[in-house]
Amino acid sequence: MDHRALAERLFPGEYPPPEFYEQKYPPRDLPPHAEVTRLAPSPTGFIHLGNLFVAIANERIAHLSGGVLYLRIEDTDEKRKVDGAVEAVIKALEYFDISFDEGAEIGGDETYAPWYQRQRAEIYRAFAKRLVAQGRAYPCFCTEEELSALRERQTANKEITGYYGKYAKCRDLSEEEVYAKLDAGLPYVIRLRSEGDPEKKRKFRDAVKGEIAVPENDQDIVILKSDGIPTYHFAHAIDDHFMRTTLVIRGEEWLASLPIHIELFETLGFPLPRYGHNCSLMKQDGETRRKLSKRKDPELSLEFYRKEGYYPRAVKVYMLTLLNSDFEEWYLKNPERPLEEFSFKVGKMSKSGTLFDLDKLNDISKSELSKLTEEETFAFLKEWTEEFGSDAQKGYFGEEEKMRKALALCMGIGGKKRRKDFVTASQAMRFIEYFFERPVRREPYRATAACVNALLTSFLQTYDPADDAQVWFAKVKAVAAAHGYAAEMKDYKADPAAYMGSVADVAEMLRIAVTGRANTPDLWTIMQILGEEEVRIRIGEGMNHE
RNA sequence: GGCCCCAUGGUCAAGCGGUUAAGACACCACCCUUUCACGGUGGUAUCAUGGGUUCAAAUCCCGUUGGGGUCACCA
Repeated sequence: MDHRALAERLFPGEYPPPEFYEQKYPPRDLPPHAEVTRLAPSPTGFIHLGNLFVAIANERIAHLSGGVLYLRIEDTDEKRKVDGAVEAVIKALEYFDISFDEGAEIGGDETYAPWYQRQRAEIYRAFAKRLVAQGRAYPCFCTEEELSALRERQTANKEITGYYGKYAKCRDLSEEEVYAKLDAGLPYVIRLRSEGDPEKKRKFRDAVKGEIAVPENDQDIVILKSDGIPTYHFAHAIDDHFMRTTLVIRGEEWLASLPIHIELFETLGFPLPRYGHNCSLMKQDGETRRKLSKRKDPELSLEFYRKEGYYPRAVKVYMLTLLNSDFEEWYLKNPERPLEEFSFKVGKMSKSGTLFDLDKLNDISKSELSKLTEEETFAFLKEWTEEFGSDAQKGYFGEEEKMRKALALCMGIGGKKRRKDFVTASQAMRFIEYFFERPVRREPYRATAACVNALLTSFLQTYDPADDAQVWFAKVKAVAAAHGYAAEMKDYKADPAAYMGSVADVAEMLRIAVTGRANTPDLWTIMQILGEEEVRIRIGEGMNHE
């Protein structure tokens, strides 16, 4: 077989030699230990937590080392392309404060452009041609039907599936056969002629897993599809080489294709980048755990966190605690320091699959929210409401003065102690509802209607909005005492049987009457914010509840 | 099923041959308190298993078991 002639037939015309590309995409001029990392999503428009997880690691590694993080779009699969997906990815990551130094739709140093794989077709073809000329790649005319029949046969025989060794029919086609099929205009793909032996294992140093055993590849994988577009594997080798990636941090699910990548880099004559395979995010599903799934788990979608109104930093902090085991301790000690100051280390990344724990995220979210200033809180909630809130909620911001007072109270802003009731913006907005709307439904009173009415009536008789908090509470105690409730908790605890209940129960009734809820922040302040008229109306409504 | 990866409480985990086996989340109890939240104090709970190596093993080695990933003209 004349490989050169075949290459010429398959890829007619002049293609630049490898040296051309080596010069066109020269090694990057960066400090000695700077890492070049990347994110290489396919433009499906769906960006998920796993992407963010890996993105944060890549971003930290690049920027902490004085290197570069770039965005490359793996748009080699036409079927998966969605309009606006790239912008969506950039926007979603921006929300979590991940910024790229260069890449698709971002620009930056144009030396390594373009960042869309479809625009790099010439490079892939140049190297595919070269591989064919070297006899390291060949055209394969097998149809999808033949391939799936082969797979079925292999499965039935309990053999390893795939296109390899004796099953690689087209690898040994005679020159006549090849040209006959070509002349007949049959569609074909270009496959790698693998020289590996999976019985041979080699030791490989993974940046996160440590030393691992990798078998050699023996699959004659497709490198160019029948439409002339490269497969992921081929594009990966060429792009990461010429974009001068130094460290590929990617999900663990890629570990299985590492043998292919190793063979590809080697036959192309490229040095291998370093790899770090990051554990996947798992979810408990009944008895077992599994990878978070797009279909079953809404919390996989980044959009979920925006819709719920998680404070972005909280998600990032949580990801960081999962990513680097010593982050949490550092953060506890340095709650005010910028996250960028934490010295993120690839070696500290976890080897085992991590169960995604919403409880933990929620806890972090509460405390992140509690660190915001009044302005930040207000701005965050307003922004969230404008995008995701109900019309009623949008209206709350029309009464800005009240809104600020309500927030100050409910979140403890300005007080000595911040409250940590809220996980998300949506929760916070729902909670402050009673400042703006009268309760339609009330939590049940824990007393008879007659009792409640009598107590509320007494309260109304003594209620004076001019009272300060102490006087106000003294009056509540007096009302309590007048109806057989203990005015002092100590008295009540000493002898519960002697009373109808305690002042706490009376306060609860008032609280339910005014807000509809049994649990709220300081009631006196709420009444001050609502104003006398509103308080009287609500208590009135609260009385005739049965 | 073949191959690869992984294995410390319910969860995330520290640990790197000698520790009373950290810490955080969750949970429970108590304290603070007019409710809730916050905060404080205390508590329950972990080295999957069997063999080695060693004076000494959560830590090193092998097997077993369990879990996960992957086996496309998808990435």
